[in-house]
Amino acid sequence: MQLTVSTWNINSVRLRIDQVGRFLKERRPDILCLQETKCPNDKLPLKDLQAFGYPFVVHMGQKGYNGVAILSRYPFSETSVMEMCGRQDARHITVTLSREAKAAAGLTIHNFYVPAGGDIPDPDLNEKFRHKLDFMAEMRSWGSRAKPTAGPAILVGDLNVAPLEHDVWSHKQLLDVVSHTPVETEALEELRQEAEWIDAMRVLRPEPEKIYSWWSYRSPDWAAADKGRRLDHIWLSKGMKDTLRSIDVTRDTRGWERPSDHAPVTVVLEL
DNA sequence: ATGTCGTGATAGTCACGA
Repeated sequence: MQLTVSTWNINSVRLRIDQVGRFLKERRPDILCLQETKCPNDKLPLKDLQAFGYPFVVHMGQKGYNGVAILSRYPFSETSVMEMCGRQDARHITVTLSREAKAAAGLTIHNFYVPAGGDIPDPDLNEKFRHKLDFMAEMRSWGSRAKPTAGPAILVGDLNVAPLEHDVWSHKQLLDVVSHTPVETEALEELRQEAEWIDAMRVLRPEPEKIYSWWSYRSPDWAAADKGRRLDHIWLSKGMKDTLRSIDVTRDTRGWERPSDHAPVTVVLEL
């Protein structure tokens, strides 16, 4: 069977519920992971999401900020959340697919929203940057301790780091910009390698191809300027490498009316 | 290159986070 998994920082699921529906209709993933839902659990437009063809929905949300959700055509046997950095701030949720998912049974999907980190890339001057580094350190120790890649697993999300030189429009100009500083890119690469996660995008589309999933709202002509960053990622456990068939960024959504500043990333696996 | 968004607390704008 083929399994299609998408990840999208939606920047308010209520404001853009119609865009979620349009994307699901056009791309038809089996599973969609959302970040920045920006709503409490009881305000999630659950009926709409289910009506799009996704009866199984889990959400860890809160008022105003953050929030992660997973929509699925297949049921879950388990779901849980981690309180990263001792905070209940809705930045992680995970599911394991049940036996009804057939060849995908037992597959675990982790959905993360890593802190953006503020503007100043110095943990002594900027508490938000410190939080971001602490968060990645905790992801690394989790990878070492919990062995999340021991079985079939996918880690997706807005990791808020563009790790490689060609994950940004200008490597030199962004070396001092939060999301591409060496301390961040090294931390992300180390935590990825700690659990031997595979960066699915770069397996099929290696450097030096430029690949982005985010374009700032502040760029007036985002498409022409194309000053993007690859902040959204799909990682596979090492045992799943041979299942990888395709991966893409749905850049079109960024051109929709009142868009999210992130575009969805979608992987197709043959299980 | 300090620009553009979304939410929430408020009552027309402003703070905050991104």
